[in-house]
Amino acid sequence: MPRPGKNSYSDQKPPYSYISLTAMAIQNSSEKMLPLSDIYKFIMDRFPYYRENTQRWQNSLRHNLSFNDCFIKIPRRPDQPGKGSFWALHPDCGDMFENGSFLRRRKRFKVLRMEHAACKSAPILHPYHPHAQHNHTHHAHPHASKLSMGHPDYLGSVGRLSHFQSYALGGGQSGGFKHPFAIESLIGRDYKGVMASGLPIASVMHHLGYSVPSMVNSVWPHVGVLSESTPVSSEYPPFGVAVKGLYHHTGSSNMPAVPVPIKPTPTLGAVPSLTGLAPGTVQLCSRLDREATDLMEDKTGALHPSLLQS
DNA sequence: TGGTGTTTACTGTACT
DNA sequence: AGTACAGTAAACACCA
Repeated sequence: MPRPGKNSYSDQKPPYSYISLTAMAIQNSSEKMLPLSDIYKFIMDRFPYYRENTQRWQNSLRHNLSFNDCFIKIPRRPDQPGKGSFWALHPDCGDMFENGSFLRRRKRFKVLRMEHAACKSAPILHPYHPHAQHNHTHHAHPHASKLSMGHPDYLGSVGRLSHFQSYALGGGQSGGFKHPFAIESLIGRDYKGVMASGLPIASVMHHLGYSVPSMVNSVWPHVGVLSESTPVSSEYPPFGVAVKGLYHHTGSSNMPAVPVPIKPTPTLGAVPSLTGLAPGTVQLCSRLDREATDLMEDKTGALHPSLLQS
C-alpha cells in the first residue's frame, strides 16, 4: 500500500476504509459515540477528498454502519432530541484490522446473535437477556463463528433481529485484544488511568441516563489495567500503527467472551445495565481514548496535519 | 420532505 | 481459483 506524503491528503483519497474513518470519528469524540451527521462532519473536516460526492460516500458509510457489527447504535435519550441515533464502537471490535493496513481488515468483526430458543442447548447469555439472571453459564457456542450474524446458514435458520437475541463472538476474539494492529492502534494508545476510572463507557452510560458508580472495575475485576510489563515496541509500520502489545488481562484468562452490543432489539430495548458492561466494553473504550490523541499528535508522521485540528 | 437506517446486489481488489 | 473484504448503487422503510 502506498504511503501518501504527509501533506498529500488534501485532495486524494485517504488510505483508510470507511470503517477506519468512522472509528476515528467516533473515537475522537468525547463521548465515544457520534450521530451520523457528526461522523460526516468529522470526515469532511479532516479529509477534503470527502467534501465532494457526498451522496456516494455517505451512502457507503451508512451501509458500513449498518452492515458491520463493529458499530453499535445507541438510541438518543428523550432529552436529546434529534435525528438518528448515536453510533459507537463495539466493545470487542479491537481485533479486526490487518497488520498495518486500515484499508483492509484482518477479518470482519461479527457479533453472534442467537435465537433464544435455538441456543438452549448451549446458551450464550446476553446480559440484557430476560433470562440471564437465571443462568450463569457463559459458554461460547461451539459453532459460534458459523452462526454469526449474517452468515447465510444462520440467516437461513433463525433470521435476523429476533426478539430474543443472545450474543457471542464470532471470529475467535474472546478474551480481549491481543493484536497490536487493532482498531485502537489506529486511534488510541495508552489506556491506563482512563480505564481505572471506568471512562469513557461511563459517559455512554451517563448519556443513556444511568447513574454510573465508580465500580466498573469491581464489577469486572479482571478487566485489564494495562500492565507495566507489557512489551512496547518503538517500531511503527506504515500509516502510523504502533507495533506493540497493547495490554493483557491481569486476571482470569478464561473469561467468557460475552460482548455487550448495545444494539437494541424491539422488545429488549437498549437499556444497558452496569452489570451488562462486558470486559471488552471497558477495555475498548478505555484503550481507544488515548490513541485518538496519538493519532492527532501524528507521532508516527503518517497522518495529515489536518488531523491536528481537533 | 429529507435524513437516517437496513438490506440486497454487484464489482473490484487482496489474500490464501 | 476461491474466498473475503471494500466500495458502490439502489430500493425501501422509518421518523423528526
